[in-house]
Amino acid sequence: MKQLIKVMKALSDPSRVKIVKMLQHRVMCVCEIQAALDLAQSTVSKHLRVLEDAGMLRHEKEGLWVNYHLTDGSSSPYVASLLGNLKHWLDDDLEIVHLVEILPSIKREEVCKK
Amino acid sequence: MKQLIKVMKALSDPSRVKIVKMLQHRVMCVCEIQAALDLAQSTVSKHLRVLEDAGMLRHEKEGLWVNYHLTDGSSSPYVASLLGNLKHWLDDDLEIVHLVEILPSIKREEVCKK
DNA sequence: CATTTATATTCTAATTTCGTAATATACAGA
DNA sequence: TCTGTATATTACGAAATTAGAATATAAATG
Repeated sequence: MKQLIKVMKALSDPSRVKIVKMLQHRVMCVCEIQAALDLAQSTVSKHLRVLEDAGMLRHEKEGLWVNYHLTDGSSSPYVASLLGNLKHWLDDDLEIVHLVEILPSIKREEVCKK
Repeated sequence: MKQLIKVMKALSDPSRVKIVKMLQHRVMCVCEIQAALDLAQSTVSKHLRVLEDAGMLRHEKEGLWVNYHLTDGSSSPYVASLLGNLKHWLDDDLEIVHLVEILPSIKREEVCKK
Protein backbone atom coordinates (compact mmCIF):
# COMPACT_ATOMS: atom_id res chain seq x y z
CA MET A 1 0.00 0.00 0.00
CA LYS A 2 2.69 2.45 1.02
CA GLN A 3 4.48 1.92 -2.26
CA LEU A 4 1.32 2.48 -4.29
CA ILE A 5 0.51 5.66 -2.42
CA LYS A 6 4.03 6.93 -3.01
CA VAL A 7 3.68 6.40 -6.76
CA MET A 8 0.24 8.00 -6.88
CA LYS A 9 1.42 11.03 -4.93
CA ALA A 10 4.41 11.37 -7.20
CA LEU A 11 2.06 11.64 -10.16
CA SER A 12 -0.40 13.96 -8.39
CA ASP A 13 1.44 17.10 -9.36
CA PRO A 14 1.32 18.66 -12.85
CA SER A 15 4.98 19.65 -12.83
CA ARG A 16 6.06 16.11 -12.04
CA VAL A 17 3.84 14.66 -14.75
CA LYS A 18 5.36 17.13 -17.19
CA ILE A 19 8.82 15.98 -16.18
CA VAL A 20 7.88 12.37 -16.92
CA LYS A 21 6.44 13.35 -20.30
CA MET A 22 9.61 15.24 -21.24
CA LEU A 23 11.88 12.41 -20.18
CA GLN A 24 10.01 10.12 -22.54
CA HIS A 25 11.71 12.02 -25.33
CA ARG A 26 15.20 12.37 -23.96
CA VAL A 27 17.54 12.44 -21.02
CA MET A 28 17.65 15.85 -19.35
CA CYS A 29 19.72 17.56 -16.69
CA VAL A 30 18.24 19.62 -13.89
CA CYS A 31 18.79 23.02 -15.44
CA GLU A 32 17.22 21.93 -18.72
CA ILE A 33 14.11 20.82 -16.88
CA GLN A 34 14.18 24.06 -14.92
CA ALA A 35 14.29 26.04 -18.15
CA ALA A 36 11.45 24.06 -19.69
CA LEU A 37 9.15 24.38 -16.69
CA ASP A 38 10.20 27.84 -15.52
CA LEU A 39 10.52 26.90 -11.86
CA ALA A 40 13.15 27.60 -9.24
CA GLN A 41 16.09 25.22 -9.30
CA SER A 42 15.40 23.95 -5.80
CA THR A 43 11.82 23.20 -6.76
CA VAL A 44 12.88 21.10 -9.72
CA SER A 45 15.45 19.29 -7.65
CA LYS A 46 12.82 18.33 -5.12
CA HIS A 47 10.33 17.16 -7.73
CA LEU A 48 13.02 14.95 -9.21
CA ARG A 49 13.70 13.45 -5.82
CA VAL A 50 10.04 12.60 -5.32
CA LEU A 51 9.86 10.88 -8.70
CA GLU A 52 13.10 9.04 -8.08
CA ASP A 53 11.99 7.88 -4.62
CA ALA A 54 8.84 6.50 -6.21
CA GLY A 55 10.99 4.47 -8.58
CA MET A 56 10.16 6.31 -11.77
CA LEU A 57 13.48 8.03 -12.41
CA ARG A 58 17.17 7.40 -12.01
CA HIS A 59 20.11 9.76 -12.36
CA GLU A 60 23.71 9.57 -13.48
CA LYS A 61 26.39 12.15 -12.97
CA GLU A 62 28.29 13.44 -15.95
CA GLY A 63 30.80 15.96 -14.71
CA LEU A 64 28.85 18.85 -13.31
CA TRP A 65 25.62 17.75 -14.91
CA VAL A 66 23.22 15.26 -13.44
CA ASN A 67 21.27 13.40 -16.09
CA TYR A 68 17.81 12.16 -15.24
CA HIS A 69 16.02 9.46 -17.21
CA LEU A 70 12.98 7.25 -16.81
CA THR A 71 13.40 3.78 -15.35
CA ASP A 72 12.07 0.61 -16.96
CA GLY A 73 9.53 0.34 -14.15
CA SER A 74 11.09 -2.75 -12.65
CA SER A 75 10.88 -1.29 -9.15
CA SER A 76 7.17 -2.11 -8.88
CA PRO A 77 4.14 -3.08 -10.96
CA TYR A 78 2.62 0.31 -10.14
CA VAL A 79 5.52 2.15 -11.69
CA ALA A 80 5.64 -0.18 -14.66
CA SER A 81 1.97 0.20 -15.39
CA LEU A 82 1.80 3.95 -14.94
CA LEU A 83 4.95 4.66 -16.91
CA GLY A 84 3.47 2.49 -19.61
CA ASN A 85 0.18 4.35 -19.62
CA LEU A 86 1.92 7.71 -19.58
CA LYS A 87 3.59 6.83 -22.85
CA HIS A 88 0.37 7.73 -24.61
CA TRP A 89 -1.64 9.64 -22.01
CA LEU A 90 -1.60 13.43 -22.44
CA ASP A 91 -0.02 13.24 -25.87
CA ASP A 92 -2.63 15.65 -27.14
CA ASP A 93 -2.67 17.85 -24.05
CA LEU A 94 -1.92 21.34 -25.30
CA GLU A 95 0.59 22.13 -22.62
CA ILE A 96 2.44 18.86 -23.17
CA VAL A 97 2.43 19.31 -26.92
CA HIS A 98 4.03 22.69 -26.47
CA LEU A 99 6.64 21.38 -24.06
CA VAL A 100 7.64 18.63 -26.45
CA GLU A 101 7.84 21.11 -29.28
CA ILE A 102 10.29 23.39 -27.53
CA LEU A 103 12.30 20.47 -26.15
CA PRO A 104 14.84 20.37 -29.02
CA SER A 105 15.65 24.03 -28.46
CA ILE A 106 16.57 23.47 -24.84
CA LYS A 107 20.27 22.67 -24.68
CA ARG A 108 22.24 22.63 -21.49
CA GLU A 109 25.17 24.57 -22.91
CA GLU A 110 22.90 27.49 -23.78
CA VAL A 111 20.41 27.27 -20.97
CA CYS A 112 22.47 26.85 -17.83
CA LYS A 113 24.99 29.68 -17.66
CA LYS A 114 23.89 32.31 -15.23
CA MET B 1 -4.07 17.20 -17.39
CA LYS B 2 -6.50 18.46 -14.79
CA GLN B 3 -8.54 15.29 -15.08
CA LEU B 4 -5.50 13.06 -14.69
CA ILE B 5 -4.32 14.95 -11.62
CA LYS B 6 -7.77 14.64 -10.09
CA VAL B 7 -7.72 10.87 -10.54
CA MET B 8 -4.20 10.54 -9.18
CA LYS B 9 -5.02 12.64 -6.15
CA ALA B 10 -8.13 10.59 -5.52
CA LEU B 11 -5.97 7.49 -5.32
CA SER B 12 -3.24 9.13 -3.24
CA ASP B 13 -4.93 8.39 0.05
CA PRO B 14 -4.93 4.95 1.70
CA SER B 15 -8.52 5.24 2.94
CA ARG B 16 -9.78 6.00 -0.54
CA VAL B 17 -7.85 3.12 -2.06
CA LYS B 18 -9.36 0.86 0.59
CA ILE B 19 -12.83 2.09 -0.34
CA VAL B 20 -12.20 1.19 -3.97
CA LYS B 21 -10.93 -2.24 -3.01
CA MET B 22 -14.01 -2.91 -0.87
CA LEU B 23 -16.40 -1.76 -3.56
CA GLN B 24 -14.85 -4.30 -5.92
CA HIS B 25 -16.61 -6.91 -3.83
CA ARG B 26 -19.97 -5.30 -3.28
CA VAL B 27 -22.08 -2.18 -3.11
CA MET B 28 -21.84 -0.43 0.24
CA CYS B 29 -23.57 2.42 2.02
CA VAL B 30 -21.73 5.16 3.91
CA CYS B 31 -22.15 3.73 7.37
CA GLU B 32 -20.91 0.33 6.27
CA ILE B 33 -17.77 1.90 4.88
CA GLN B 34 -17.47 3.92 8.06
CA ALA B 35 -17.67 0.75 10.13
CA ALA B 36 -15.09 -1.03 7.99
CA LEU B 37 -12.56 1.80 8.08
CA ASP B 38 -13.29 3.12 11.57
CA LEU B 39 -13.40 6.76 10.54
CA ALA B 40 -15.78 9.61 11.34
CA GLN B 41 -18.88 9.70 9.17
CA SER B 42 -18.05 13.11 7.75
CA THR B 43 -14.61 11.90 6.79
CA VAL B 44 -16.01 8.95 4.87
CA SER B 45 -18.58 11.15 3.19
CA LYS B 46 -15.89 13.46 1.95
CA HIS B 47 -13.65 10.65 0.69
CA LEU B 48 -16.58 9.32 -1.28
CA ARG B 49 -17.13 12.69 -2.84
CA VAL B 50 -13.52 12.91 -3.95
CA LEU B 51 -13.69 9.49 -5.58
CA GLU B 52 -17.00 10.30 -7.22
CA ASP B 53 -15.73 13.64 -8.55
CA ALA B 54 -12.82 11.79 -10.10
CA GLY B 55 -15.27 9.51 -11.91
CA MET B 56 -14.52 6.32 -10.03
CA LEU B 57 -17.76 6.00 -8.07
CA ARG B 58 -21.43 6.64 -8.43
CA HIS B 59 -24.22 6.55 -5.87
CA GLU B 60 -27.88 5.71 -5.76
CA LYS B 61 -30.35 6.50 -3.03
CA GLU B 62 -32.36 3.70 -1.52
CA GLY B 63 -34.57 5.17 1.14
CA LEU B 64 -32.33 6.53 3.82
CA TRP B 65 -29.30 4.65 2.58
CA VAL B 66 -26.98 5.87 -0.13
CA ASN B 67 -25.37 3.02 -2.04
CA TYR B 68 -21.96 3.59 -3.56
CA HIS B 69 -20.52 1.43 -6.30
CA LEU B 70 -17.63 1.55 -8.74
CA THR B 71 -18.19 2.95 -12.21
CA ASP B 72 -17.20 1.15 -15.40
CA GLY B 73 -14.50 3.76 -15.95
CA SER B 74 -16.16 5.30 -18.96
CA SER B 75 -15.61 8.80 -17.65
CA SER B 76 -11.96 8.80 -18.72
CA PRO B 77 -9.17 6.48 -19.83
CA TYR B 78 -7.36 7.29 -16.59
CA VAL B 79 -10.22 5.98 -14.50
CA ALA B 80 -10.70 2.97 -16.73
CA SER B 81 -7.08 1.99 -16.58
CA LEU B 82 -6.62 2.52 -12.86
CA LEU B 83 -9.84 0.80 -11.87
CA GLY B 84 -8.69 -2.06 -14.07
CA ASN B 85 -5.29 -2.25 -12.43
CA LEU B 86 -6.77 -2.01 -8.97
CA LYS B 87 -8.72 -5.18 -9.65
CA HIS B 88 -5.57 -7.14 -8.91
CA TRP B 89 -3.27 -4.63 -7.24
CA LEU B 90 -3.05 -4.97 -3.44
CA ASP B 91 -4.87 -8.27 -3.42
CA ASP B 92 -2.18 -9.67 -1.16
CA ASP B 93 -1.78 -6.55 0.95
CA LEU B 94 -2.38 -7.66 4.53
CA GLU B 95 -4.64 -4.77 5.40
CA ILE B 96 -6.74 -5.28 2.28
CA VAL B 97 -6.97 -9.02 2.84
CA HIS B 98 -8.28 -8.36 6.31
CA LEU B 99 -10.80 -5.80 5.11
CA VAL B 100 -12.16 -8.19 2.51
CA GLU B 101 -12.38 -10.93 5.09
CA ILE B 102 -14.53 -8.94 7.47
CA LEU B 103 -16.64 -7.52 4.67
CA PRO B 104 -19.39 -10.16 4.83
CA SER B 105 -19.90 -9.47 8.53
CA ILE B 106 -20.60 -5.80 7.93
CA LYS B 107 -24.32 -5.39 7.40
CA ARG B 108 -26.06 -2.05 7.40
CA GLU B 109 -28.92 -3.21 9.58
CA GLU B 110 -26.54 -4.16 12.35
CA VAL B 111 -23.87 -1.55 11.86
CA CYS B 112 -25.72 1.72 11.51
CA LYS B 113 -28.01 2.17 14.51
CA LYS B 114 -26.53 4.63 16.96
C1' DC C 1 -46.25 17.09 11.74
C1' DA C 2 -42.69 15.59 15.05
C1' DT C 3 -39.04 12.22 15.56
C1' DT C 4 -35.53 9.27 14.15
C1' DT C 5 -31.93 7.81 11.10
C1' DA C 6 -28.50 8.09 7.29
C1' DT C 7 -25.89 11.20 4.90
C1' DA C 8 -23.95 15.80 3.45
C1' DT C 9 -21.95 20.09 4.63
C1' DT C 10 -19.54 23.45 7.43
C1' DC C 11 -16.06 24.87 10.70
C1' DT C 12 -11.75 24.43 12.49
C1' DA C 13 -7.21 22.51 13.90
C1' DA C 14 -3.26 19.68 12.50
C1' DT C 15 -0.49 18.07 8.93
C1' DT C 16 1.35 17.93 4.40
C1' DT C 17 2.65 19.94 0.04
C1' DC C 18 4.63 23.42 -3.04
C1' DG C 19 7.47 27.09 -4.13
C1' DT C 20 11.37 30.27 -3.37
C1' DA C 21 15.57 32.18 -1.37
C1' DA C 22 19.59 31.09 0.88
C1' DT C 23 23.09 27.96 1.80
C1' DA C 24 25.87 23.78 1.22
C1' DT C 25 28.11 20.39 -1.72
C1' DA C 26 30.53 18.53 -5.71
C1' DC C 27 33.19 18.91 -9.51
C1' DA C 28 35.90 21.22 -13.43
C1' DG C 29 39.27 24.37 -14.93
C1' DA C 30 42.73 28.10 -14.37
C1' DT D 1 44.03 25.97 -4.28
C1' DC D 2 40.81 29.45 -5.85
C1' DT D 3 36.84 30.33 -8.79
C1' DG D 4 32.80 29.33 -11.16
C1' DT D 5 29.00 26.30 -12.28
C1' DA D 6 25.41 22.66 -11.55
C1' DT D 7 22.87 20.47 -8.20
C1' DA D 8 21.17 19.26 -3.43
C1' DT D 9 19.60 20.63 0.95
C1' DT D 10 17.62 23.67 4.39
C1' DA D 11 14.51 27.15 6.19
C1' DC D 12 10.28 29.06 5.90
C1' DG D 13 5.74 31.03 4.32
C1' DA D 14 1.45 30.14 1.59
C1' DA D 15 -1.84 26.95 0.09
C1' DA D 16 -3.95 22.51 0.03
C1' DT D 17 -5.30 18.16 2.45
C1' DT D 18 -7.12 15.41 6.18
C1' DA D 19 -9.66 14.42 10.22
C1' DG D 20 -13.43 15.06 13.50
C1' DA D 21 -17.17 17.73 15.90
C1' DA D 22 -21.10 20.17 15.10
C1' DT D 23 -24.77 21.30 12.21
C1' DA D 24 -27.91 20.92 8.22
C1' DT D 25 -30.59 18.12 5.02
C1' DA D 26 -33.54 14.41 3.44
C1' DA D 27 -36.33 10.57 3.88
C1' DA D 28 -39.03 7.12 6.58
C1' DT D 29 -42.15 6.29 10.39
C1' DG D 30 -45.32 6.95 14.15
